[in-house]
Amino acid sequence: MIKDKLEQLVQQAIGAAKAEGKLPLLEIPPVVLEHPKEKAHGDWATNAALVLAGNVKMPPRAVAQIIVDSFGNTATYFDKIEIAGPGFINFYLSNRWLYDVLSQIREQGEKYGHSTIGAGQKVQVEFVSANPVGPMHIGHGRWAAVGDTLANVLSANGYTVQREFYINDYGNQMNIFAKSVAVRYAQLLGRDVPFPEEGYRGEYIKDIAREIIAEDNDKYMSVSEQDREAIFKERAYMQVLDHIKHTLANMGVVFDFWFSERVLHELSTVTKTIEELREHGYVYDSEGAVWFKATEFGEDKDRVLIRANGEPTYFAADIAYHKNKLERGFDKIINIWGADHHGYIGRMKAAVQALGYPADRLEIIIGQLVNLLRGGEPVRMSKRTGEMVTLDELLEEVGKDAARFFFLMRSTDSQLDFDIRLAKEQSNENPVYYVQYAHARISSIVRFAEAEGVSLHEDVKYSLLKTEPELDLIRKLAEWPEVLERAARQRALHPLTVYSQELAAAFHFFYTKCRVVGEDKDLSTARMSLCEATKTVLRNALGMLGVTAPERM
RNA sequence: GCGCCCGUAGCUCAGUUGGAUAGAGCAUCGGACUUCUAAUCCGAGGGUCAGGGGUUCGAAUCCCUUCGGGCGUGCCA
Repeated sequence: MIKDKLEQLVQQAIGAAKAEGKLPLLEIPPVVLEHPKEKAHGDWATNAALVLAGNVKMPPRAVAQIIVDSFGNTATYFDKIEIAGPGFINFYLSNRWLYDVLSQIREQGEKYGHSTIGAGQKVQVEFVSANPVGPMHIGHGRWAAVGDTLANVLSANGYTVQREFYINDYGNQMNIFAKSVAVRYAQLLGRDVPFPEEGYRGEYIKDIAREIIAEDNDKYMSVSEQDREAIFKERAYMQVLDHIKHTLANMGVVFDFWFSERVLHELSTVTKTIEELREHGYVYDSEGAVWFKATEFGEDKDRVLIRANGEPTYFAADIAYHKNKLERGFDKIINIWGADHHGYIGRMKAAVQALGYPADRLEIIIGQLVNLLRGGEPVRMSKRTGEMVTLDELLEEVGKDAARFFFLMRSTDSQLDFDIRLAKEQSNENPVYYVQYAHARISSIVRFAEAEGVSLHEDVKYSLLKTEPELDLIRKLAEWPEVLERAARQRALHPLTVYSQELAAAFHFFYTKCRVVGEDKDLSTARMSLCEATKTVLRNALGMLGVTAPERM
């Protein structure tokens, strides 16, 4: 990457100046390179001189001059190097450097932009992890998009990634779920049974009950209520889980592993984990319950692991689950949780430490909630009445591409306004189409060019690309590896959507200024290669997001 | 009360972890198709970066504080 090379060069220049005694430094601080906001300030800039100035007690611009003088022969890389403002050093890349980017893209294809910063490291991303008691909601859609794309990004950066879904198929929620189905079943068969206060009221519960009736009629009215609920629990569970998998598949998300919470209980893993923690002195009994000493790790309260009624808490099972994950040898386990779980982070990290692992082995990404809008108006949803827009309905209405792009457009730290009307609008208001359109447009040019006999032979004369729209587009293409690597480092995905829009914009601008297929064969070929490169990178970027890159629109 | 997230253009949001004159999209207004896709492009207006203090060569960014919004603060998950 250009950036690494530049950092190295600046580092060397400072080192040389130091060796010659021009800069009285003990050590060389890390050099920071950045893209100046102003185009007039060059392709890259460093504030190294400003940082060093205080150290060596010299004016920043003088320090900058010394660094620049130590650069040696630079003509092959730069058009010029300037000192500007308070002491910035601005680098103006030579076009040759930019043309190299085009050949790299051509050589590397879909691997262009990939890095090896994660090579040799195993990472697990756990996300969605919904209760299998009903259809997924919009929030799940956000975590699905975020988790899946994060996994894409990490693997593009060399990590070995596993996607995991933790199925919360144990405990009270499941019992209520089973009871809800059983009551609906009885009601549909004409029995006058009251619906439980805390039951799930969604229409889908009735659908499940109807299906059972369609298959087995009133067969289960003859068994005890307890047995009936037990039977329905399994049946409804399987159906809902299937449904969840189906919905996720519609979003383009496929998990490597589905981990059942039940299994932890069935194999006594939960109790064993608690005993292990007890041996290490992190567990005690009080008020009839079993407690975890979260306060040992800076938490404000200790937490219950086993209730006075003998039932383990969700937290206890989650510790056992995390122990299992940690023992599977991941260098990092990443959980994606909704904002409503953020209060849970501290105790989970405490548990990780109690299990003997460093707290940062576990990383938790908190995603803020999604506000659903339609034409600017909030969509009413009520958990109590079961009235809500499901993820299925959303996907049905706006499609996978728009859904994923919208879910990924904002920082996970920010709440997301999802406007259904905007997402399905096929107009300039919709950023998804804007990016996809750039790709379709290029495809169309390529088809036309081929029909006109323009072909991409080996020796493309890149140097014919020298106008601003062309060079700006190449500069944008050159940014992709930086964007992709930073996304992995920061675990932040929205810069990818921002980038895809910027790249599309750079292309559209180029398109209106530069005729691709024309009289001059060499120029046509050179521009064609630029189009192909752009197409490749657009596809790479959209691919990370899980959005399709259409050939036609 | 305490903890986490957020507060930047009329609206929705970026802002590369402290850099140069704070940027996009939408909306508004004005322009551009006989030539490869106008789902596009160009131009214009629009700002007390919620308020106040501090740290330093330099702050939207870091610290303190006030205000406003969301979430959490269970022997729920």
